[in-house]
Amino acid sequence: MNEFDTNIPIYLQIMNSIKQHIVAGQLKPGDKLASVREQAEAFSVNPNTVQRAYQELEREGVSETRRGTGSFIAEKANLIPDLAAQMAHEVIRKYIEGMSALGFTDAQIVTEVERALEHSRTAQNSGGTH
Amino acid sequence: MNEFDTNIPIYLQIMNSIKQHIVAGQLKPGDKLASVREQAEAFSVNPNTVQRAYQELEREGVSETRRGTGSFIAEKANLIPDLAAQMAHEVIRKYIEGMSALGFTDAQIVTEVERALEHSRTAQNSGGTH
Amino acid sequence: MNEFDTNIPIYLQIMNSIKQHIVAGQLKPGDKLASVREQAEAFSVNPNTVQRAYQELEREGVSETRRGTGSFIAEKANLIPDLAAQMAHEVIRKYIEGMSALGFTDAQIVTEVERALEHSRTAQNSGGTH
Amino acid sequence: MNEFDTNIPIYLQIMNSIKQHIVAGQLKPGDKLASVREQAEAFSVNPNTVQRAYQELEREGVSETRRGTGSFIAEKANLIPDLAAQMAHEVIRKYIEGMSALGFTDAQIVTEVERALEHSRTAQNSGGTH
DNA sequence: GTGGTCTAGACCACG
DNA sequence: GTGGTCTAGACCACC
Repeated sequence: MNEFDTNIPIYLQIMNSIKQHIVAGQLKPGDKLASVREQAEAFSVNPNTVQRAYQELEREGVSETRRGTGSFIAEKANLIPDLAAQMAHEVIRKYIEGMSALGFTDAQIVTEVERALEHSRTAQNSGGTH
Repeated sequence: MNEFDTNIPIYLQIMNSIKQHIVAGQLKPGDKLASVREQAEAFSVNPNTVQRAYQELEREGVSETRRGTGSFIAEKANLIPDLAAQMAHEVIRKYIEGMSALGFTDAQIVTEVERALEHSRTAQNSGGTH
Repeated sequence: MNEFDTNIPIYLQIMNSIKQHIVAGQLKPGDKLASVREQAEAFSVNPNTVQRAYQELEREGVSETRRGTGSFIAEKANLIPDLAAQMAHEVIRKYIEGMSALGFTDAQIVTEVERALEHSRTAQNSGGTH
Repeated sequence: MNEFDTNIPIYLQIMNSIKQHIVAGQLKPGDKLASVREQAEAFSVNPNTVQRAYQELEREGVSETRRGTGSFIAEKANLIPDLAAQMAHEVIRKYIEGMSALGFTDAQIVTEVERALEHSRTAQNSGGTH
């Protein structure tokens, strides 16, 4: 739950996590974000780090902050489809790039992901969430 | 060609690039790596950074440094399949994780990569690698 | 009408606004200040903030609070000329300081304000106060 | 030299100070800014505070930061006239607004600044910088 | 040495 | 309680 990729600024990972929640529909326009302190506790991270993340999100227009009240997902709902497309595109791009660099063919790039999904599905069925 | 992701240590990106070349068969056991200076020039990066990358690769047993002659891909050829599997696994894992977090279903995770590949293929046909 | 400069305590801006009204003669000794709630509503601000402003004004001897009846401009009329001089002096000082730091000469500091006044006058004639 | 206006974030005052230096021609495109640590020392302020200021300046396109090298005034010289106009306009606006609110007429707004300049000039002649 | 990130902990303005 | 700023001091990547 709380393992951050070393080598990547934590505040960026927090931003990303929140964006994912928005895209996945778990956070909707107008929703209140966890308070800086709560979020910091949840992530076992210093409040300043969360603050930085919220600050940047606001600058990107993803959230809005109201003094003494908290941070909220921006009401501009139309921003969300863009966000989704943009983030998905990035994830896919990195995947294809990574696999190509390793010498995989286009066909393999597809079959490998299928295989991996198959694996994890069977693994789940036989028990381990882990 | 020389755009490094800020927010991720450059030396790690260099290491990764070299590993990819090995896995893809563009660098074979015994092959000489570019000299620190050449590599630095090629990447428009400070020599110290390349130095660091080579150092870490050596520590991982991927390369060997021979005083006065340069760095070479380790002769332990059997290490390569492992490396390939390991890197591919990592790339795939990140992809699935990323897409799942964005709310994509398993089926979509496959079809989206197919679509993206289709796109880039048609783009290439009508345009250029570049 | 209700745009407060973030980065500057709102209660200070409220205090200043009231002082300006006094100096400009729109509020006279003995006049009743708007109730905390009214003022808060007018400024779209939390009552606590207005409360704080009134508190500080009282501490400065500008207003007096009579339990159950409200806040009133202090009767010490002689305080007003001082207040006026002091506030004007501050405003002028900041202006000269600001322009000097930007490299304007003394002559320009005068002519620029003249030009700006000229502009806003013509704008008003052709348009509206608003 | 080092008196910051309480009630205004220090990092904003630092940003402003640098912008003023640019506008006044004391800092030119390509010039290196003092290092974070030097600047912090000079202002008797924590390095993080200076860092924040530089960060924001970069975001505004005023400066550019090169890893491990320092921060530099952006090369886009054409940005400077805009900056100058914008900052001057702001200073003038505040002055006129402030004086108007105090009940001064347009004529007085001009004459008062003239009087103040006259004062400081004679003060200088007779000795006290102070 | 230079910037970038993070922590720990403090104080303030605001609701 | 909530966000915003600041300090002190640490570690890291990079030049």
